[in-house]
Amino acid sequence: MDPGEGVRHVLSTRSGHRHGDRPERRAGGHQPGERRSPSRRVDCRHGVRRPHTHRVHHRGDDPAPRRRDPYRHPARRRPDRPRRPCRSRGGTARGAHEPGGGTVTTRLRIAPSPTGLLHIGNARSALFNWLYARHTGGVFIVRIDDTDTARSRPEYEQDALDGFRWLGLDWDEGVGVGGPHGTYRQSDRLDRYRQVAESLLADRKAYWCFCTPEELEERRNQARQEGRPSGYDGRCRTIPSESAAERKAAGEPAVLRLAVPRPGETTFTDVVRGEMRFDHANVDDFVILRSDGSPTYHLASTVDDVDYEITHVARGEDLLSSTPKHILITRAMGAPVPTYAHLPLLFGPDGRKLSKRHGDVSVRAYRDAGILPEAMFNYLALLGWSYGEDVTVFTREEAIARFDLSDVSKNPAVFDPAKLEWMNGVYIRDLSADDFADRSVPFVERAIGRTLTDDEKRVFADVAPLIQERVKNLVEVAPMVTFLFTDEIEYDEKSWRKVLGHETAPGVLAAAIERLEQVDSWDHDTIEAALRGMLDDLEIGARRGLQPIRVAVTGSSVSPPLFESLEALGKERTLRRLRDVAGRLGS
RNA sequence: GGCCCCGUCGUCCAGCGGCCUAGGACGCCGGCCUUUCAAGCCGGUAACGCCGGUUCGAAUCCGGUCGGGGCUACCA
Repeated sequence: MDPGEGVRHVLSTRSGHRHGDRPERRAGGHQPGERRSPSRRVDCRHGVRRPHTHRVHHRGDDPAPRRRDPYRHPARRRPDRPRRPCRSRGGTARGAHEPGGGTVTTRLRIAPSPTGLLHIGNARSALFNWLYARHTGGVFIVRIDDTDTARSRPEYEQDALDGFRWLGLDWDEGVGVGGPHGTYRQSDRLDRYRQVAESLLADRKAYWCFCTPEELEERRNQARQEGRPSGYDGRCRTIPSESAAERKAAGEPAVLRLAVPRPGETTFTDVVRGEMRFDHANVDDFVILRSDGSPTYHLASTVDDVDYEITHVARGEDLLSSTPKHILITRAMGAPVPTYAHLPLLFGPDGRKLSKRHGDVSVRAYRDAGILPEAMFNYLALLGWSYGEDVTVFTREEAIARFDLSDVSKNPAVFDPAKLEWMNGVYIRDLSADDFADRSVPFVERAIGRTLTDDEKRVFADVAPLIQERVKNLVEVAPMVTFLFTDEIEYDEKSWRKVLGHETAPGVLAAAIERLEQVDSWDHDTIEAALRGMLDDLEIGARRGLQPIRVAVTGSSVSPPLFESLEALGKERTLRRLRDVAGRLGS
């Protein structure tokens, strides 16, 4: 049973809650009828800020001076644009329009590699791409980067798609939904990559390399020792193409490498990092086709970006130093270079790139742990971006309205599960009682190992509001209500010892049984009145007088409020448990 | 080793030369409330890495330094 499946349908039902700014809460909290616009609670002065100076694009000596400016995408050139009443900031990242007035649709993509469960870092990248696409009214595409045939698995592809859907990131083109570019799966496009590679070879922009791995490693070590760049040294570049072709035809193993122009450099403007400049002395002639004829990531990914007319590439900063390679391929194909935005990496608590060794780093794990998709969405949006001063909790729509790639932070962000949990609690408490109950049932059923009967579901729905304000995630629900759905109570050893072990416990239990037997109308008010009367008679405090009942009935000193719990349990079962425990204490 | 990126509370963000005795959120600590646990409310803790420079004035600009991270594969 997969609890995650049970909660998915509610994704689209949440249209607008709002909270997070305390003044409003104090002033009366939510006002359901009123849809507050983000601009009303966030200061508008940001809108008049000048653009970052480092965003200014000045054309360096790009290695392709003949063409006037064929590589920059029109979508990013807009120097000024109609101002919205309130925008977060200036910046050049947005731009669904070109100066002439024509409209260029932004096209962004996420390209998960199905070699493992969807990683939180990838989910965050997907989220940012999605936000920007939605903000600009553009197109969001999901493609599958499965050129690593050895590690790619269909179930991981499914997991990624499930994860995106769960987060509410819908896509307009791509795997599952189709579009004008085939299957959007790289393993289906091998011919296309080979074709590009061949034309690169024909244009002398790529060449065969016959160096063996051993030779490469030796020379790499050598270069490293001498303090030179350790990339490929270009040895095979001088092999005459005819003889290279002959050797290749004769069956000699070879990889195809891109002939990086030398000397030269590649410059580009990164939306989050500003002006970037890479001397080709540090960009080696990298492999684009493996010896088995398959494309490398650099080739396949870039060809896809070109073919799918991607206008903005927002991805992790770990790809920043590969960007010149991608630009080089793009230019070699004669295509316009997209706008790049390199997002800060997500770190684990140890300050290193978030990875499996940090524990749960898959979206799936958090989903199974009872994290709400809207909470994950909100939390992820905060990693490297902020809605605005003093606002932490916001809706999807509010995020879309405000998001801009140029506002993304440059600093790596530590993923903090504690804050996610807090935020999840906020969203849980904001759910309607029914919604909360519906989403929780699968988790309860998973915990007790069976489905709930309709009667039990009704009982659960009655107590659910009491649980709702006490949990930070949905897996915490089950332990608080299992006492309702089983008569084989497992008593918490510590609770038993501390509470029932106290000398006053037997007397309290006996008195409680006596009182409760008299209760005809089994509702929490009447129960409370009866037990309060008992407290008075015994001249005992609530702590000493009520806790024994709680432990006896629920098995733990931690439970939902007592009187409501007894009501939900029913008179018979309550008394049975009290008598049972009283008997055990007596013997 | 080489190249590149980054440096504000423990953590995530705000800050765009004077509004900063640096703001918010999580966490943590204390208090209130209270039938347990939560929630809620109130209060507190805690940061501009360092050194120079520019400037009347720098967290904000520049340089250096130190520190952290990424890349450096026929992985993506």
